[in-house]
Amino acid sequence: MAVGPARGTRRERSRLPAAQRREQIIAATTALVAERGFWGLSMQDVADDCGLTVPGLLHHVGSKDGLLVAVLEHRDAEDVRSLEAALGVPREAASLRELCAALVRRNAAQPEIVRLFTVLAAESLAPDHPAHDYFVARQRTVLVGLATAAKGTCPDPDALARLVMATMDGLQLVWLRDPGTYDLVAMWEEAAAALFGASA
Amino acid sequence: MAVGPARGTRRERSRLPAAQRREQIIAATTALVAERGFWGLSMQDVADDCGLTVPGLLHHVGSKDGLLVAVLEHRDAEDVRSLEAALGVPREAASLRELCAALVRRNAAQPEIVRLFTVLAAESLAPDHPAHDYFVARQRTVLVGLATAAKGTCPDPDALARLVMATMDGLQLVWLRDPGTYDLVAMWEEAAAALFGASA
DNA sequence: CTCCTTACCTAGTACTTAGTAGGTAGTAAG
DNA sequence: CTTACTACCTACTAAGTACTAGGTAAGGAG
Repeated sequence: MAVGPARGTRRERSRLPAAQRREQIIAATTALVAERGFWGLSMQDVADDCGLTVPGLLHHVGSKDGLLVAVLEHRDAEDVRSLEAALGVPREAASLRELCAALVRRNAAQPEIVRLFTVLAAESLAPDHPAHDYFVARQRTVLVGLATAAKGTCPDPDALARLVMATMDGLQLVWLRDPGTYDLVAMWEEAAAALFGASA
Repeated sequence: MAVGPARGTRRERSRLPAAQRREQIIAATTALVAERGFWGLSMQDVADDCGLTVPGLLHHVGSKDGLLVAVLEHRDAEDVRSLEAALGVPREAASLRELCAALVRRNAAQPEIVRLFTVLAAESLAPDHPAHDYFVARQRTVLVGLATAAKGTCPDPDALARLVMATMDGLQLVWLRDPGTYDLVAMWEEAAAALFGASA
């Protein structure tokens, strides 16, 4: 889990270029937030995992909130990039069913990231959570995106979008709670059959 | 939000019988955990909301973990009681569809409790979370209960149970994120139509 | 009224938290 | 080699963390 040496181990600390250090910080933070949530996250733990001191860490991210922002921005950029690559077409051109299948496949391959979002999404329901606005906005844009993809293929695209989103998030919870037992992709296929009709 | 006077306000503190104080503590904790999660919960905040000092609070619950246990046990007892009352029959006798409808109606009426479970369910994905085992066990028993109710009415009761659970949890997230915009009961009815077939 | 249980307090421990001020040393450009 | 930059440090503050030891006083039982 640790990305660098622990605080105790007195290994000479390496000096990294800012971009590279930032990447390392984001990786460590992602893991820790997935484990503890943002309220349970400590700068000290992140710093330890990176082989830094806390002020050294603050030099890069400014504050604890800045740390969270960095992680979320990074994930967003990454997501758009990788999703378009997986689909092979700009995501507006894909059907809802293809879009979902691609999303689920990607998520199934990176449980840690999914957990980060699951934990943070729940925690940020509180209006004063630093990621609250981010997740409200995210939900809206995702729903719009899904509804757009559904348009024409069903009577009520908005309702279907909500259902699809809810089902995906819910299945991820079931899956993460008992990762050995369940298969996310298989569960989604069952769900898709119910949501989109049994037709291929 | 505060159930009692704040720490600053020097009002004479009332002495309550243990059972009553416990109830108050559980109510305050429920609200705070829903807001901050367990990692973000502080004994001081709970104590303040109850008009107690921290050691006064610890006298009743023993430790921070004890506090969480008290809340979860209380909720479980309450849930079973109220669900059987709402159904009018022991819950083994109800159909899956009725069971779900009753659950959703109840949840729609107490968003704060739903948020408590949503936040805690996500946070407790981490294996060392004090409520981890509780939520793993809970998921299993709920899935078994749902599958039992589904038995005979569909080809794969286990799969349907997972889908139903995922959809309910997911819809609650959508709902809680934007409570003014969405109607949980209406969304569930759309979902039920897709999951159980359009038949009444 | 007295005794005794118990709800709750004060005081203090040992530790962690985010964040600041100001300095040092590695590195790259000129 | 020198200058400028910057990644990162030590040392510190002020506050919050869960929790303990031991005492006080309220309320009911006798």
